[in-house]
Amino acid sequence: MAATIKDVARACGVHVSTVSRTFSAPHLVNPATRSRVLAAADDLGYRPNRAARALTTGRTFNLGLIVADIANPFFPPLIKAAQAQARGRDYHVFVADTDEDPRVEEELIRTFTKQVDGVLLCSPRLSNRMIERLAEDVPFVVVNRRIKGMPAVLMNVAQGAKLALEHLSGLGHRRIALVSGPIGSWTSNEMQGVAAETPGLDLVFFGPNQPTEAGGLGVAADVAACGATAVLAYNDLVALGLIEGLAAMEIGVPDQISVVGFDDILPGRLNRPKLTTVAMPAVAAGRMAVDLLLQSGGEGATVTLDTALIVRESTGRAQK
Amino acid sequence: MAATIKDVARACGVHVSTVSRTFSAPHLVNPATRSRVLAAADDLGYRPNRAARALTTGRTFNLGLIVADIANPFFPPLIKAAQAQARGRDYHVFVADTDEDPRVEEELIRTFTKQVDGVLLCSPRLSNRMIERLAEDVPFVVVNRRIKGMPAVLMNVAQGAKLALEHLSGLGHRRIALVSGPIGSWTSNEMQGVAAETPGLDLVFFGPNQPTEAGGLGVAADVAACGATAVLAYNDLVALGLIEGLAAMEIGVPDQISVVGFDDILPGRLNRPKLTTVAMPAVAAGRMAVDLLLQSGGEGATVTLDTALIVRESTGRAQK
DNA sequence: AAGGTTCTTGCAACCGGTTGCCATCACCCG
DNA sequence: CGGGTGATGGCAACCGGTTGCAAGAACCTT
Repeated sequence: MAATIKDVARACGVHVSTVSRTFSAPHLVNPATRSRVLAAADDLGYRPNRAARALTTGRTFNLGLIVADIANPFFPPLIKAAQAQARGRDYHVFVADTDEDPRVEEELIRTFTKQVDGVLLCSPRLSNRMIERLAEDVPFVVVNRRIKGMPAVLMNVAQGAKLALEHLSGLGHRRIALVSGPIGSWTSNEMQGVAAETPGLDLVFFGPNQPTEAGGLGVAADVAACGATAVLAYNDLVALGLIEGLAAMEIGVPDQISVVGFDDILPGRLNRPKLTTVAMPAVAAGRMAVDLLLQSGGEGATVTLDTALIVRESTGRAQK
Repeated sequence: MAATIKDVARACGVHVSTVSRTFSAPHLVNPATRSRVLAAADDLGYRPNRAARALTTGRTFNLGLIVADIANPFFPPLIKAAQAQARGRDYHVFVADTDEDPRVEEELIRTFTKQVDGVLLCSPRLSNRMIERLAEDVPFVVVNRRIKGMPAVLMNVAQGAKLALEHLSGLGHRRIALVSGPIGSWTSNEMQGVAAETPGLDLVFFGPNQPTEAGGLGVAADVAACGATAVLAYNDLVALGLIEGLAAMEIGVPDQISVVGFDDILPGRLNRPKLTTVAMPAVAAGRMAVDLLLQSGGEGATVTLDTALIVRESTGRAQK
């Protein structure tokens, strides 16, 4: 059994409160006593039980981070940035994956309640109403979702979509397919909103889709059939799946169809053709989200980060 | 403030112990009372505080999962399998990333102690001695490492390496480069061991390397210069980086050099050329690790899972 | 030397639950 | 009608810490 505070107290003949103070308020205990306690603690391999401590102090020094799909290469940089930032503030980050299932998402949030000091909710699939309700039990920072009065880190998807559409129309594309993501995705809505407002385009919507290669593969045939010469995909994974699907039908990218993705994930950079994409500031977002959560006071501060279009090889001039 | 058990007890005029039993031993409380309690609890939005409960019961119904690098596509399938398996047993999984740093790994394990019922340690970088010491504080299952008396899930790397080497030598390759991974990696040692024991090969070792694209890119020039016609890479990420690096030097794969990876991650399947690789049973490993951890009794059971060679496009006949 | 400070440490309540033990009570049986 | 039985729920100790309060000791003042 692991040593408890009592064992240490007994071992050096002081009261448990003295041991407790040795760790959480060292200046309140006599240097001589302190070193005796430390020696005994070290000897027994004592580590304060964080769960017990949290019970009285109300602080765990843990943060929760919830993502829809840990297999999506978009998240790891964000997660790592959040972890690094948290570590600098003596916090640890626990990550959990919802498998794109809102019910799992809710359950995970409930599980995190009281075990972490706050939750980073990335690209949630829950409804705003539900998130607001859950926010009564544990502080949130939401990433990629705007909810009134709740601290959020947003990526400027609208701006990115605008850049992508301008790029495509500059290449002579008029009929453009919009391959959206899952239901409940704020990003998806933003993209569609911008596209709909851009004049001079002939848009075809496809959705909802899984935000994965499978999703892209699944719509490839429809996209090919609709006569669009360019595609704006929900994210890079979808774009890659789409390109794969088009290749299977002997449709060349970018020769016959241009494809733009979102996120700028690593596989997109390694793919042939290298993917043209809207880069999301995932690292900055992870860092910022942790800051917002910790400095808190947390009054609904909203941070919006800019995106950038990265032109590579999957887009080209429209065919006549 | 979130409602506590006392609030519920007061709200329906019973003792806290009755409320407690309503949730953790319903058959011990009168149906009429029970429904009164449930109604009050529902009304107040009461949820048992899991940290407090853990304090008395000693069980959290959480598992910790530690990986060296969450950005490595090898891990997500394992993580997801573990989560799914755990969920089926009413457990939740918290994931943490060590950034390949043994010190962070140790700290994370310490943090997990008492906050989870057990830890899945995947591809650890800590020394065996240290892992054994830490195992006194929290139950472990180790993945990809053999430690005496400790439950482990191993993937048969030796067998996979053997298959890969046979494949290469069957294609006429004799001088083969071995690009290893980081220090402290059991997998790396296994690979080298098998290679060294295989007769008739002319081996060149390169290592240690980061287990990422960057690692592969970094050794590309050395590999090209060493005169090998084939490479066995520590993992797919390294293999992909290597191919990228070779491409930059106008060295074709598989025309001039054949490359075999390990893991069978998604980007390897999308890459051109599609990667020949040794598939690791990540999903089975995740599931199995959770089973071992939970069914426990945990006496050092060791499970070894088979690997398989998947021949795709990155290997070909040796050049004369 | 009396009275006031400042340190140091023990005491005990508390955080939010769980659980063994016991008292009560209704019900059943002979 | 007395005693046995099982169901029900309160009491209080406990899990492993934290912290406000107060007592005692040491030190300082005048």
